[in-house]
Amino acid sequence: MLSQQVKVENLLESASKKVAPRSSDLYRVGPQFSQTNHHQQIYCHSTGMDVLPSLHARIDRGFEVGDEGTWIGYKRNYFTLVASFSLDGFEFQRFLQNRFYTYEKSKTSGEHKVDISYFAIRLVAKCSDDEVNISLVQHTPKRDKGPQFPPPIYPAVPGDLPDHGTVKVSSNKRNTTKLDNLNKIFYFDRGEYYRNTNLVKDDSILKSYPSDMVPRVARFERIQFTSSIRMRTTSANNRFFTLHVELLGIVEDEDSHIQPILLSSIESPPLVIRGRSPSNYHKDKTSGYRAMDDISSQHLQQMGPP
DNA sequence: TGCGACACATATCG
DNA sequence: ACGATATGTGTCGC
Repeated sequence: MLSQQVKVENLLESASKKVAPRSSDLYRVGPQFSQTNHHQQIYCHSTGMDVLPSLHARIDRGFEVGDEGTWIGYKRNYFTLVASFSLDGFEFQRFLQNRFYTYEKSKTSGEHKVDISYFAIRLVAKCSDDEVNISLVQHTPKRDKGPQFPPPIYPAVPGDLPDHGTVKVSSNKRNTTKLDNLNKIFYFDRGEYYRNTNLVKDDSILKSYPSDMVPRVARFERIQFTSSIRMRTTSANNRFFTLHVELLGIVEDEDSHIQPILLSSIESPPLVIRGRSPSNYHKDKTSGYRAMDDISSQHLQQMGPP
């Protein structure tokens, strides 16, 4: 209708203007991640068969595609990423009834068999030149008024990635009814599971997870590259960064210290991070970096019935 | 030149 | 409907 038409036109106009800080338009699907790379094999405890994991991740905020198909983020702005994993042939119930092990590279001799206490998902960034790790930081909703953390490592059970719209509506919710519903999507409640199944003795991997609310999906929100990253090698040459999502097996070493083992990973294509230089702002970004049909479909979805 | 701190503005949440 | 909140970005000053 008319109001729709007006909104679409406003959006098109805004493509070359400042972006409002709470605009839901800031939620955009980012670049696709690679296929899963495998670093250490996983074995099923009961059968001894090896198990193939798959990682899934999506960027939901903070990156836009530039003129040459390069993906661009802003150093000063947040990005959001969700990640989950699955084990090939292990639907959820079967996963819950098993334990898994892998092999740890020992300092002295060869490899050592180790039990996986639980799986976990980690987000790391690298500079694509060298393989040097670049630190990421996470803010609370209070931003400057609150503390900064490294992004958490999420203990996780297998799960499906929620779609983009779900991640978008999940942001900044405090309403308990809404939170309860979102928690059902993002977490598995071990306590509830034990109550419902009347389980007394549990020899599965589930028992060794560190808490009752176990993420099905690792949700990284309010993430930024550390303020000290250098984004250019020379004044003309951008550096590229990549985001990596890692599946970890958390094991206990000889001294029963907890230790992560990298099992598999996926990575983003090269990303350009624009810094604070004024040349990166006020720019006329009209060269079609927003697809027209994308805009209209998003708004039809968002506005709903009269 | 780039960074920490603070400021302003504005859509969303409850 | 309206106050509080979250967050892109403008700016000052080192």
